[in-house]
Amino acid sequence: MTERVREVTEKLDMGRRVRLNRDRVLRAGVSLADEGGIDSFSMRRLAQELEVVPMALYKHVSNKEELLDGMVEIIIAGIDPPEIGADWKDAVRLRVLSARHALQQHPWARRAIETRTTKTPAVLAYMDSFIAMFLAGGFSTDLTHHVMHALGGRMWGFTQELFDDPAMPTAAKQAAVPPEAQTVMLRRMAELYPNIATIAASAAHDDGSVVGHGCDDQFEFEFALDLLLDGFERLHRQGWTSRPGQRSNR
Amino acid sequence: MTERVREVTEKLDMGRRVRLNRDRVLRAGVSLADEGGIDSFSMRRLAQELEVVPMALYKHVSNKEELLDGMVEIIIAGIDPPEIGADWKDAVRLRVLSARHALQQHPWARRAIETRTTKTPAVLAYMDSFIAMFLAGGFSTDLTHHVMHALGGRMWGFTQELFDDPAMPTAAKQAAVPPEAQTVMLRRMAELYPNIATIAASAAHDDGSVVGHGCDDQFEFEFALDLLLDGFERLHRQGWTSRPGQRSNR
DNA sequence: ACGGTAACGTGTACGCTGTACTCCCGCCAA
DNA sequence: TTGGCGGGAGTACAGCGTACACGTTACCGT
Repeated sequence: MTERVREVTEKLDMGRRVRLNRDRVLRAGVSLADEGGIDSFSMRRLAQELEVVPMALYKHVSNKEELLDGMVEIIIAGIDPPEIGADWKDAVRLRVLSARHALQQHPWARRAIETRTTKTPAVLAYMDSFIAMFLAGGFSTDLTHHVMHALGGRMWGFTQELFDDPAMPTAAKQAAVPPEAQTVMLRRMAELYPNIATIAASAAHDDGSVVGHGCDDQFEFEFALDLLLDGFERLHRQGWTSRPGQRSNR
Repeated sequence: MTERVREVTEKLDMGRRVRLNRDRVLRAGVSLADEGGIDSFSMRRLAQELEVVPMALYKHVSNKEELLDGMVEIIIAGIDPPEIGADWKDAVRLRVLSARHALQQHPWARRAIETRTTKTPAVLAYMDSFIAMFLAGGFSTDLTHHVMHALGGRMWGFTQELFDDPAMPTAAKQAAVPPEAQTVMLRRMAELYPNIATIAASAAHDDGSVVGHGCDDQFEFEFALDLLLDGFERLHRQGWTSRPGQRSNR
């Protein structure tokens, strides 16, 4: 009897149940991660939050990895667009700080981004507009390339080996994809992210290979390191101090 | 019957079985992570590798977290000590590159270090000797402090919010630990890692609090960011290029 | 208004994870 | 020889991600 009543109630509930959709799933994911941290974030918990059975999520998201991708995309989409008309330095500075701010609202996002390997559209768009700021500032593609590496994680508030292969699939993946589909992909990438394409092309030209085969990590690392060390030296020589007086770097 | 035979064989095996110990567990952990990556690294797999039942590991390691701590310690211990008598810049440079090299041998170590929160002795020792290089180079404690933050992850090959609280437990932890034990801890820390203590003391003095209550993350972040941006600007102005010609930063 | 159909949600199950608890074997000191 | 005890074995549990098969719902063209 009680059984019966419950059954009927459920049916009614089902009638007025709000449909699930990708967006709802993603947003619920973000807020669940916000309050519980990334460690206790599980498909099952998220399902519970949405008052739905775990497997229902899989109709809107192909797996947990892809769910996290989507959640990260939401965060990145929340980063302010570049200031227009500003000096490159100010523009970059503001943008980085905006990114930092956005990520600080979602403590889990840092680790999530770090562990993510796939470059989602939002990430690519972000990088693309970032590159645009340097190019607009008159930077050569060459310098822009290395500068992007050096900035690396500062873009997000931390470092990672950013875009090892900005556009190109790995050799393994290449084997699995028909070549004409590949060139189509490349063309679309070039349309969507023209600046990334520019940099990639320039880098590829540099080392003589046709397809950018990744960057010289060691070089990029030392480039950034030396930049910092030189900066340290300069500050040291001029007796820099953090106390109220004038900050000489800026 | 077959049962019997197996049982006897097992007994014999047990007789000549090499005893487990913390070191063997840790080293086996490192090599298992080396070959299989960190994702497929599990207590059960490690136990299997050591031909031992999973729970046996827990006699030598209190949990997986602590096991990873130990594994990281091994890697860090493998970083070359600072060059003695060298210019600070060369010394730092070499050390950083040595760290990078050490971590590249163990691809899993990066993420492992990033996710680790506890500062183990090896980490503290590493940081301490790092600070020593700057101080020996004549850097003020103030500058050294900020420079360490700026170097941040480059020390390992990536960034993280390094030593938010270099020595001090958080307020929550403080509550759980008797005060006299705390001061003892502090004294031991000061003995073992004198340079860290110096920096911590200086930073604490700076903002007027008695116990260093963490650093101004925002300031540190902008400090490093501006250092990079200034560097970019300089390179840009002098028409830097990565091609064969002279590298002007170095 | 109705019936077909595709999208959506459910139930069940599997193999994996980390680890708590209990027990007992085999080694070492006395 | 014996007694103790420490380190490994066995069993168990809750939680994880997700494959697969099965109902149910919502919508659309007639």
